[in-house]
Amino acid sequence: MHDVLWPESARWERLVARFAALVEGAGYGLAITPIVEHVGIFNRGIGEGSDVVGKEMYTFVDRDGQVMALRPEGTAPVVRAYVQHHPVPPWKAWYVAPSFRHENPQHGRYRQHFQLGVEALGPSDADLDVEVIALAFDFIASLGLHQVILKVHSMGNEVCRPGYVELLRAFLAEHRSQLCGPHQARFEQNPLRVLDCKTPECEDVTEAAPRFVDNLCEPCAAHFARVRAGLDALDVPFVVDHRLVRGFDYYTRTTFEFASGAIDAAQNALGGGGRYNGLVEMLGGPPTPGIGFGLGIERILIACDAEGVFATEAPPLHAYVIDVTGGESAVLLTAELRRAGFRVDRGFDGRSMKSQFKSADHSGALVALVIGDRELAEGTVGLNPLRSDGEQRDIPRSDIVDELRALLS
RNA sequence: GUGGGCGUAGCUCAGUUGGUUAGAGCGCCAGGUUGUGGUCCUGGAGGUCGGGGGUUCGAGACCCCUCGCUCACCCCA
Repeated sequence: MHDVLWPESARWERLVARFAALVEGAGYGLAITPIVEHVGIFNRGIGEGSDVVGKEMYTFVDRDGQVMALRPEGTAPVVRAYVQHHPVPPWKAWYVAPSFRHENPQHGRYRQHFQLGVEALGPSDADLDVEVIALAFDFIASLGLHQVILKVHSMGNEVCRPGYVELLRAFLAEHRSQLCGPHQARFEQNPLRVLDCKTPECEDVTEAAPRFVDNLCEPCAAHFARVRAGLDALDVPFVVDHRLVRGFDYYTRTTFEFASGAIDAAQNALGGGGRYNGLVEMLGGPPTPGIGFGLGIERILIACDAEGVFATEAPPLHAYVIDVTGGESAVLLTAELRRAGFRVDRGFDGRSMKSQFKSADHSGALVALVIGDRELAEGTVGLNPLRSDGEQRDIPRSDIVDELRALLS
């Protein structure tokens, strides 16, 4: 858990605004779903055997005795909302929302983190996979990130996956003694997880293991081929990662992940996603294909820092009002300027001219507007350019808005 | 869930084998300049030394417990 304060928070606003503009331009609408859901929403789709469900969910019993969970990811709640409200497909939604995982924090991994994402329900068309992946890629690229690797894979469907899993299980059984310690004991429960293991022992074994892409059924193979062709056509660079096995059970066919090469840490995954053609049914809806992705805002910003792009910059104030005549004039002038659309702050507590000027300087404002006894008597305001060398000028009180507008244009 | 590291002023950190009233730099406030910031000088405010318990004549320091942060493992965003 961590706080995000000004001016870092201004960067978050820009990031989210950019994402919203991009995906809304592709037909996605904002979906706001509750932070808490019945725990079953997550158990059913993500999978009882996954780490997220097994040991990372923030669950609690509410006053009615129901087991609730703070959402650990963004897809399941949006799909639940689809099932509940049955909008007409194709239905495209995007979200920005906090997610929770009860694990020990470290750099780039938080118990509460924010995810940006989209979900598209209805079409099974591979072209939709291409659209979704390209949106995520374009967003990441628009931030200025270059050292990002897009990994794509296909995990087949209910037709071909069981056969492949058995093939892999048999292969791993033959090489059991060469696997890492933990996997020698439990590779049979979920052979796919061994592909994801980063120990040199397991990597040596899986390097020669049968590959999913060689064992896809005909429709899945055709789907994957079209996805790759589409990404090529859009100049979205990617690698096929035969070890890419994402942690949630609901994925079918296309899966993908973005990893930063600029982050020197284990937490280099910026986000990922995939197709989940069975999830809507699992949550009680009609058979409906779907695909989506989630991106971790904190991770993306860490990557931006690492690459020196998308820096924190807070929009400056236009003006800072200094009033040493009691404050009534500042109340009026500040309100008038704000109503005219300017970004304005002011000094309070009747502090000295000198100290209000210091505050004006520290506020970052472009100009100071000074009201002293003389200006008050003459009906003027002193306009002092804080960011350039010009002299302070007296402006008639009634001309201030026009003067500022001309100055800042 | 497992294993390290760290908690002293708003921030970054000193603080000797346990020994007067816990310090510095930066920041903040004020004055120098009775109407002017960004430079300079002077002064000032600000601390239950994360919390609780213990050892001791005496604890910021040593011991135990606890909370928080942090890094790594597992896994993930």
